[in-house]
Amino acid sequence: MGSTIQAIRGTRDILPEEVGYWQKVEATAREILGKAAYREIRTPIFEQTALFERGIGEATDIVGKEMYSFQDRGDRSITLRPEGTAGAVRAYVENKLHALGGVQRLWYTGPMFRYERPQAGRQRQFHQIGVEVLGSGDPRADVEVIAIATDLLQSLGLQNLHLDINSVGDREDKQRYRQVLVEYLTPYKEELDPDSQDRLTRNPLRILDSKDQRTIEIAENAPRMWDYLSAESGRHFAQVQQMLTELGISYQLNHRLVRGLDYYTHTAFEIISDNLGAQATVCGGGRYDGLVKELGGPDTPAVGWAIGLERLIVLLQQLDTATPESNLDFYLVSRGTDAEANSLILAQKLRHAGFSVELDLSGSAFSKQFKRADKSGAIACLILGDEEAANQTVQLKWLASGSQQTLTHTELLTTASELLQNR
RNA sequence: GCGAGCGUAGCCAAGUGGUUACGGCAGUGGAUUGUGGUUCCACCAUUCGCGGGUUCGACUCCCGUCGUUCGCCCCA
Repeated sequence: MGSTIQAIRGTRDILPEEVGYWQKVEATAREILGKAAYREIRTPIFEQTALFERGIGEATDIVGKEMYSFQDRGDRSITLRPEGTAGAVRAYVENKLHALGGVQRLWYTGPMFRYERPQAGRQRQFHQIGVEVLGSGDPRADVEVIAIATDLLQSLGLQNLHLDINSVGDREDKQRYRQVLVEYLTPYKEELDPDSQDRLTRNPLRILDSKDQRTIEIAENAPRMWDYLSAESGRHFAQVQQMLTELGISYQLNHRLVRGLDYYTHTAFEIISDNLGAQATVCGGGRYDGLVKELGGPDTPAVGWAIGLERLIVLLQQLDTATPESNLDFYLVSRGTDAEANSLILAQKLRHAGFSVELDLSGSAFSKQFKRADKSGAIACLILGDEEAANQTVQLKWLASGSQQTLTHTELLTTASELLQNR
């Protein structure tokens, strides 16, 4: 219909049928993160545009062409957050969480917004769960966050995932390597794909993860980033690898892994699924030692990741793990003025006593109400009619066997849990 | 932002220029006015995403538009 209002392009409804998957992911994440002493933080969904420009980097595509920005009524430039790290770090600085001393372990979940063409595994409003460890430069922090991510994905039963890691070193290493790379690539300039030719001056590191076949061949033989790390950066990277191995977390080195956000330093990693389409990165993250200072806080090392929930849900649905079935105890059918009035009271009493009860509101023939009782998945059906209303009883019918018994309301309330157990 | 495919009911779908749009699932009502899961019957698109054009005639052909899917860019 042309006149009905539809959801905005790139947004979608998560209907009750699907929401069980989301709850499962959130519950699993809460448990795993809680055990590792991460604390939840909730930050606003929109921020000053300047936060993202400064935090993510003006040259990145996210800031350049993907932000949902607008002027508010006070003529301030506002942006719907395209990712979670900038807001979390802003909150860390603004609320002086660094003053608490030690390491702050934070996690968040919620919607993010990027103005992109929707496709498989990519929406304009999408959801992430993310973690940030602020205040530790120890390679153990890098490995801890990676281990938590793999734990989470594993607990959800996901398979065919692989972990790629790389190190982009510190700021100086990055600069040095950038020069080496440009020197290597310049002779091949004409053979690179048009996008990469463009990036040669703007953002040469990104050429490494081009999808163009010829560019890939050229990039494959490029000097390796990790051969140009300082002694200290190299040691950090080696320690990360060693600890991953000690933890039994398998990974592959990928010198072409370059993440799109400017703030990454040292470790960069992605967890990629073989069971998704072109947008196959389920989890991406790394170290960002310069960001807290960049956003006005003390010089604070940090590392984190974000998991894309839509992609995760697609994978969970592929596993065909049936969504949790109805856990309804009673389906209450009623017919007749007194009985219908009683039905509401009885339903309420049962719920207060801890049972789940669905009340049939249709007032239609008993046979129709029974059909719905059957479909509801309830364990038993409770029947209130004129007869029951007259003598304050209720019929209890077991839907699986069809057997039926008469009870007073009080009897039902006092023996229901026993009955349900012994059915 | 670029390229390609698709749009017939809540879902799956046949029809591919000739007049009242095949069918299935789901749903609703009834057979059965107090008893479900089976069965049977009936109902369920004045209309084929929307707008315009071609034609005596358009769901069917053309253009536009919106949505959607897949890919690119980029990323979770």
